Amino acid sequence: MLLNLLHAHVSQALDAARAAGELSWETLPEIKIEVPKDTSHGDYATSVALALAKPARKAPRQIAECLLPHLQHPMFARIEIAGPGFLNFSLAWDWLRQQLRELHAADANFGQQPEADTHRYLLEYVSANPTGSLHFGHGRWAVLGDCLARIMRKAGFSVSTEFYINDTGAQIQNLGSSVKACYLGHLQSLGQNLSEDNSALLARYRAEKDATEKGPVQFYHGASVQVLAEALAAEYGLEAGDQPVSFFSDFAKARILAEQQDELEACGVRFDSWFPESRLHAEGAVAEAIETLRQAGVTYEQDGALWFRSSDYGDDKDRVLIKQGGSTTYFANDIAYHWNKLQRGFDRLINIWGADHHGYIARMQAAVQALGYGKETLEILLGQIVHLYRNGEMVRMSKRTGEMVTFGEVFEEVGKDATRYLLMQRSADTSVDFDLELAKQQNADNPVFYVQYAHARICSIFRTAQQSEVMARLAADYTSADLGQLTAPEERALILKLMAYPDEIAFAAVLRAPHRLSHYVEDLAAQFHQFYKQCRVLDEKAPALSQARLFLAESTRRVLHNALTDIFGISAPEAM
RNA sequence: GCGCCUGUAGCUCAGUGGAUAGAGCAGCGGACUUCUAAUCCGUCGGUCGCAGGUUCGACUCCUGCCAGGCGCGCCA
Repeated sequence: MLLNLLHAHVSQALDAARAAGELSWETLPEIKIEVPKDTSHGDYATSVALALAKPARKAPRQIAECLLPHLQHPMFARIEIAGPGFLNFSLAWDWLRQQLRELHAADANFGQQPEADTHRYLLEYVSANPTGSLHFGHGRWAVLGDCLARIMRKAGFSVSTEFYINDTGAQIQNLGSSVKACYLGHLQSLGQNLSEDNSALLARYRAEKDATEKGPVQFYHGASVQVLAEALAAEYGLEAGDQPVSFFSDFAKARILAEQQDELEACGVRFDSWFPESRLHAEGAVAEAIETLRQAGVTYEQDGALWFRSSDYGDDKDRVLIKQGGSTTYFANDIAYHWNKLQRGFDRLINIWGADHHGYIARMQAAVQALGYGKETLEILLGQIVHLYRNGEMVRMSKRTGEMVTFGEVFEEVGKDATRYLLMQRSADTSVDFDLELAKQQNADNPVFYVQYAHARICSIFRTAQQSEVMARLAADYTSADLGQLTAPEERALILKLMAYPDEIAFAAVLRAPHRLSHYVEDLAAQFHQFYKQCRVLDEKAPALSQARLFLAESTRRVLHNALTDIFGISAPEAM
C-alpha cells in the first residue's frame, strides 16, 4: 500500500533526524499523509512538520528541512517544502511504471491485503422477522452489509456474516393466527361448518380488517397472508382446520424465510449463516444467559419481574429480562444471542441496525460488558431510513392493509446493478430518497453506468485491435510493453489513481464506509475517460506507445472489474 | 424534556484538524472523417444552519442555540 510505504519513509526520517540530534520531542503526533487537492503540490503530501512544531519546539519549515536529507529513495523524483511547512512528494516516473507492472501482475488479487488484525468479526445485518416480505429498508441494510463484508475481507479482516431469524414470539403467533383465519375463511366459502373457536377467530380477523378507525393491529392483512393460506390448502387439503396455530405459523415462516432467502440471493447478498432464535430457546441459552447475569450480581427482582442493572453500564435506566408473567423479553433473548456469538469464538461483533433502533444500543452494549467483554466488542452501525418515491410521490407503507413495495419488486423493476449501486453510494448516516422512476430513467445520468461504460470502453479497444494485424499482435503481447513510453500527464494521473485502490479499500473498511469506494471508482472512471480522450491507444504509427497504453488500459480494466464485481457485487459489462 | 442522525452550490450529495471547500445533475458555451459522444473541455454557481470557543490553522473538535428526521415499552 502506497500510504503505508510513505508513512514508513516519513517515520524513518523522523527517527533518523532524532537519532542525529536534529529533532527532539516527547510525544510524536500522528503522521498524516494525503493527496493534495492542488496537483502543483505534488502527488502526496504530509503535514507532519506542522504538527511537530510544538512538540519539537521548532518552526515547521525548519523541521521539514531536517527531514529532507533523510528522505532518500528512488520512489521520489522530488520532495519540496511548501507553504507553511508541508512536505510535497512527487513520485518518480520509473517507480510508478514499475508499480503499474506489479499491479497488473497481481491481477484479481490487487487490493487484497494481508491479515489486518487477529480478531474474528461477525457482521449481523437485515435480520428481519419471517412475518412478511423484506421491505426496501431491509434492502439498504442488505446491500450495505454485503458490501461492507466484501470490503473488510479485501482489507484483510476475518469476517463472517449472519442473518438472525426472529422466528419466535408474539408476531409469529399473530402471523399463524392470520393465516389460519384466511384458511378458515376459505373453508367457510366452500360451505364447511366451523367450530366455535374457529368461527370466533375468523370473526375477529375480519372485524380488524374492516375497522375504519386506526388502532392497534394484531393480525396481518396483506395479500401475502391470503396467498400463504391458499398454498397451505393446496399442500394439506381442507382438513387442517383443527390444527393449532403453531401449525400455521410454522408453515408460514418457512415459506416466508425461503422467499427472503431467494430475494437476497437474487440481489447477490449471501450470508455465511442463518441463525434462528428458536435454537436459543431449544438449547436453554436464554435461561443460561440470564443465570449468568444473575450470578454476576447485575440483576434484581422488582414488581414481580427480573431486572438487569444496565444503568450501571451507561444505559438510561435498568431493563427487564423476565416479565411478570414469567416470559423473557426480546432483550433477554438478544442477550443470549449475542453471548452465543461470542461463545462461537467471534470477538468482534458488528451489527447493522435501522436508526429507529438506536435507543437499544446502550442496553445491548451494557449486556455485553456485564457478560465480561470489553466495550469495543460490540459495534453498532446505524443506517438512516430510506424513503421510496415514484414520480416524486412518496410510496406509503401500511401495516394495516399490508400495502408495501418489497425489496424484491424494486430490484426487479430497477435492476440489480442500479439498485445496489444507488444504495451503497450514500453514507449510512444520510437518509435516502429513492425514486423508482428516476432510478430506471436515469440510465445515462446514473453513475453506475458511467463506471461500467469505462470498463466496456476498454474491452472495446481490445476488440478493435483485432481488426488490424499489427495491433492484434501488439495486444496479444501487451505484457512485454515498454512502459517507458508512458509520459503523458493523463497517463500519470491514471496510474496514481490505480495505485490508490488498496488504500481506499483499507480506509473504507476501517471507517465502515462502503460509500467511499463508489466515489473512488467514479474518480477512476473519470480519470480513464480523460486518458481515453487525450491519449489515443491504438496508433499504427506508434506501435510501442500503443502497446504501453494497452498495458495501462488493461490494468485499469482489471481494477474496475475488481471493484465492480468483488466490492460492489454488480456486473462489469464488456459492451454497452 | 432527554438521546441519536442530518443541515455544504438551484437539486442530489462527497469531504482524514491543513494549502484557493469539491463532484454529479440542472444552466450556459464548446469538442465526433479518428479506439463507443452512456464521453471530454470550458463557464456560471458558496455567510459550509447561526453564535461563541479551542489553535499556528476549523466544514472538521468543544459549548450554546435554530431547523428537519428518528427514538425514548414488562412490544418485537
